[in-house]
Amino acid sequence: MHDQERAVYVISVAAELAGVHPQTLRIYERKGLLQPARTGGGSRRYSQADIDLLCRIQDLTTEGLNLVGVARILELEDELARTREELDRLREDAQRQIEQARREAEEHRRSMRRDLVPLRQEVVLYRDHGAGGPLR
Amino acid sequence: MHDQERAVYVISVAAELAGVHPQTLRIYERKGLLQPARTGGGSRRYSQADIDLLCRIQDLTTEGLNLVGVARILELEDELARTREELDRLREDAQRQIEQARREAEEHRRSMRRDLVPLRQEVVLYRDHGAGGPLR
DNA sequence: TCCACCTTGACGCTGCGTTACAGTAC
DNA sequence: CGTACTGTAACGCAGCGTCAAGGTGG
Repeated sequence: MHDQERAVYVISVAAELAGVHPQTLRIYERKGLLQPARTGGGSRRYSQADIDLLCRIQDLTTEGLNLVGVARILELEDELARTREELDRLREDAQRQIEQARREAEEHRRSMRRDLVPLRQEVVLYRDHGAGGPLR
Repeated sequence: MHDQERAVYVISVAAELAGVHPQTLRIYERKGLLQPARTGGGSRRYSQADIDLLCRIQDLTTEGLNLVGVARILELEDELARTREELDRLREDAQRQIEQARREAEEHRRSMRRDLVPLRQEVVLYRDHGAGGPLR
């Protein structure tokens, strides 16, 4: 909700920035491809995000896509991006958790070595050296 | 490569099964939407998978999509499906690995308890001849 | 030989971008 | 009062489905 989202461009400027006819922008809006902000008087105001979306739509229509197809593509690409994002996040998470588990196991092993001594060695040690024999 | 992939339908039958004009199938092929098998003489032969794809294309065009859009949608849906599949696979994998690591840690802990004895308790035990309780 | 396939081309409908026009906010 | 917005309407081009014509495989 910063510059990217500030709706500052009137339709003529937005059209110029996107390289299309102003009426085309009204068509896109009617088709539900974008929803520019409106002033109190009813004039459209386009944000930079709207401009970016317009350029994306232009790319797709230039490739020969229908407006219906453009809408579907945009939806699908969003979903794919979200899925990829989750995939990456899960990859990180899994890696982190696995390493965490290994660290814990290693830590546990170390603490065992520090605090514990094998039972049979202990018995032999005391039997051979008698009282107060230092260990290791 | 079984019944689903056996190319058995000639174009008229395939068109009838998909509910479209035979010429429409030729257009779809020219657009690269499907590649039916060919006989030695050059006749098209459609498999059941081709028929299913044709029905899918019909659904999309009925919704108002362009043929270019249909092609893109099919690609994207494939990619999305593969990504979802990998996501699920990774989810399982991660869960399995985490549980494996935990099991190993638990197993290691158990083996420690079985083979080792705490050092301080051992010393006290010998000094006091086991009369006194264990110190803390 | 006949029928169904093949290809190419034409016609009609529709979607979309552009243009034009009347009305209104600034 | 003029400029730029708002809407609706019409025109033109292109995509796509259908049909027709001529040629070829089974």
